[in-house]
Amino acid sequence: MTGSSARECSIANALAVVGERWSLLILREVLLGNVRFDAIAAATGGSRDILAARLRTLVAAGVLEKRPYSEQPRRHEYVATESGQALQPVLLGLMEWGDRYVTQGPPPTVWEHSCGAELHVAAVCAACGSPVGAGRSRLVRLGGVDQD
Amino acid sequence: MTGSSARECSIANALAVVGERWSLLILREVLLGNVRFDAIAAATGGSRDILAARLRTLVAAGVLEKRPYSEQPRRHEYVATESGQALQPVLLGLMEWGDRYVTQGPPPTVWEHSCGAELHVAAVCAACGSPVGAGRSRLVRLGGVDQD
DNA sequence: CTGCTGAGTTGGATAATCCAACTCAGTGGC
DNA sequence: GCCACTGAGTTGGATTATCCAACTCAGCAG
Repeated sequence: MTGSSARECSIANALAVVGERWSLLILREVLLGNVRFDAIAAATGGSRDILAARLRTLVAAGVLEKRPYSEQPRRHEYVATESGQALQPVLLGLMEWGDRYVTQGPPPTVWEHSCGAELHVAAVCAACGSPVGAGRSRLVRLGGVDQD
Repeated sequence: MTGSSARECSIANALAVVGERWSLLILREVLLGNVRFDAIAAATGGSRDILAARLRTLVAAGVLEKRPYSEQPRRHEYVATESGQALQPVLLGLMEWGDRYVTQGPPPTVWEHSCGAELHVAAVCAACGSPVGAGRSRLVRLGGVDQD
């Protein structure tokens, strides 16, 4: 948060919540159903101290919820709130991009959509349903920092 | 890259390239047309040394391209490659999520789609065009780390 | 000769991350 | 009762990364 004169922007705001290292990988695991601390630690490869810190901030930000699944012994699991579930398209978009431009070889993870096809996400305009992409949109209002 | 037993995954691979602080904000500015170093520094609010480092890694990763726009004096600009442009849906997804769950008040940045409507992105299945979301997809193959 | 712009570097302080080992509470085995 | 084990973290110390202001260097502009 260097924050004095930077552009006011929901991308930056979003990244302030989920943009730190491990946050999105934690969310990936939670959405995959890996909801216990040790499972998250094993699957992400992150060290336990920062994972604990991230889980705290994600819970505080309302992205995850910490739910006890047993008293005596006290045990909890982390589940995605509505806000956390709403990040699934972002994760799938990153996966799609990673599959295409980063990962060597075939995609390590493959999903099937309810329609039966192998899942690949596309970003479309919510109003008309046609693709969103370079040259298909125009800036109406831009937050902070005057621009050309 | 703690990397020994973590899940093999294109989300993690993608984040290894664009998941560090400032990377996606740099890309935001470049896609907005803010392609000069000083402009990026001003609009993101990041310090010049890490921005220089990030620009180097983004160029090395093929997300941005460093192009001279003048010799004598030597000046360059950064432009998004195809790979960089392919990240636009991810940025718009983050913006959408930030607008809804993080930013207080009205969205600071507003786009208009070529169809005339205010732009809101939706993630859909590329094959059938219907929404992607909770419960609408099934795991076919999962990289690394055995799971329930 | 001095100052300005663009595109970064450099140095030093501060903060975040990594890693292994440790804690603590409750169970299960013997 | 004693030992080991599981789940969910903490703690300490070393290593990196980030922040910030100030500096460089080249080519003009006055």
